[in-house]
Amino acid sequence: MRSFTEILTEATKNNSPKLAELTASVQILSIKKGTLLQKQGDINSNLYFVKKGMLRSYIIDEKGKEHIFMFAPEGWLIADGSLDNTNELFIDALENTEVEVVSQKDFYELFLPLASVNDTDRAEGMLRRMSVMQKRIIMLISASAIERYEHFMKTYPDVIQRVPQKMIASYLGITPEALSKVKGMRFK
Amino acid sequence: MRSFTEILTEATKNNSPKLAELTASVQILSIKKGTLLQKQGDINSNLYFVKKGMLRSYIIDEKGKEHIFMFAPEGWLIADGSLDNTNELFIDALENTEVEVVSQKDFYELFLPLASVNDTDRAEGMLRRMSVMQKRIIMLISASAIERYEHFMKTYPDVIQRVPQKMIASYLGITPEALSKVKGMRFK
DNA sequence: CGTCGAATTGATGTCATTCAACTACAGTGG
DNA sequence: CCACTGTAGTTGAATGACATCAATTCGACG
Repeated sequence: MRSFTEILTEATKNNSPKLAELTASVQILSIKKGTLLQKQGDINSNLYFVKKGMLRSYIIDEKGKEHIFMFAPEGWLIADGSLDNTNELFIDALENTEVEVVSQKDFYELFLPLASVNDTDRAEGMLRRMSVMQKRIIMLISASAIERYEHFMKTYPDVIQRVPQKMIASYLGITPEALSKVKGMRFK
Repeated sequence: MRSFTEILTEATKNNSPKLAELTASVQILSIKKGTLLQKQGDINSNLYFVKKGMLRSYIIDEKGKEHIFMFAPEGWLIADGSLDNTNELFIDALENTEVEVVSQKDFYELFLPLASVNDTDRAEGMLRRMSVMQKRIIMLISASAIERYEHFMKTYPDVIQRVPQKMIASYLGITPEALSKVKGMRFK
């Protein structure tokens, strides 16, 4: 996945007509661990490209419980995927994080139409996300807690090292206690 | 979502250079209920646009159990979203169905680059799919059986009428017996 | 060293699964 | 037209997986 600034660099070389607008649409932010970037119910929706650190998106249900939708370490793009323009998800920083931010609007109006963004590029990010989601859904409807955990370990060994276990549990759709227990089981 | 033939019609008006290739890449098929279109492990992956009838995609786990990944009634596009080119999913017909078929390859090489396909078009289908998947994942990690069922009823009232209840259960990630029971519960 | 959240462990409860029996009904062949 | 068969759906009893609640330990950090 290319960062927004990488795309900008290329647009500069190609002398894209909307260069000024493009450049202005990208913000670089340094975010302290714990900072909330957007909330459930917000109407402004942004795309965040993570250069360093890690973000996560999550919901909070009626009982006040957090459910993590995704982790976004370096090189990932994170955003709310809801179609109406009110956000379903909270997004916050799990570490001190550097991000490039572009609003949904600017992304679709300025970045997607760029000639220097070829069709594979355009599709690539979304396809990767869809593939990840497809696998996740399959795990959720067909696999037990321990199988989900083992699949997660294989797929995101790096993330495991960096986030507390209770967040992994939340991502897997089980309680922290349950995760602790099934992990213990494996060696009995 | 536009069908492939609608895009073709527009390409014809615009005198697209690759018109012959484009037209040749689309197959129209009539499929009898129960016919298997592609299997887990297959390397050829297609996109199916449903004009009439209904397709579904699903996996079969190690225990031989089916888990439905999605239903595709009229107007939906169905395909395997795995990134490597071996399919994760089976696709078959739940009703006698008419589809337009395009291979993944042709879709990316011929359809996506079309000038007449604007950027919104390009993104639209994928965005809608991602939104659906996001909601589905949130349901799976945060909601009980009955909540999932009620959400499904609200979201796909038409599908409920047309597919056996055990398939709804499979889509929701629960057993047919469990679904039958929670449905009964609601009126007690 | 003391504090606070993370992780573990145990006891108990709840919800969904499994397995089995039974009903309802659609499709098939006689 | 009826009997036979197979599949869907429901129901019940027993089991299993995960949740909940509470207590304790562990570890990071000021």
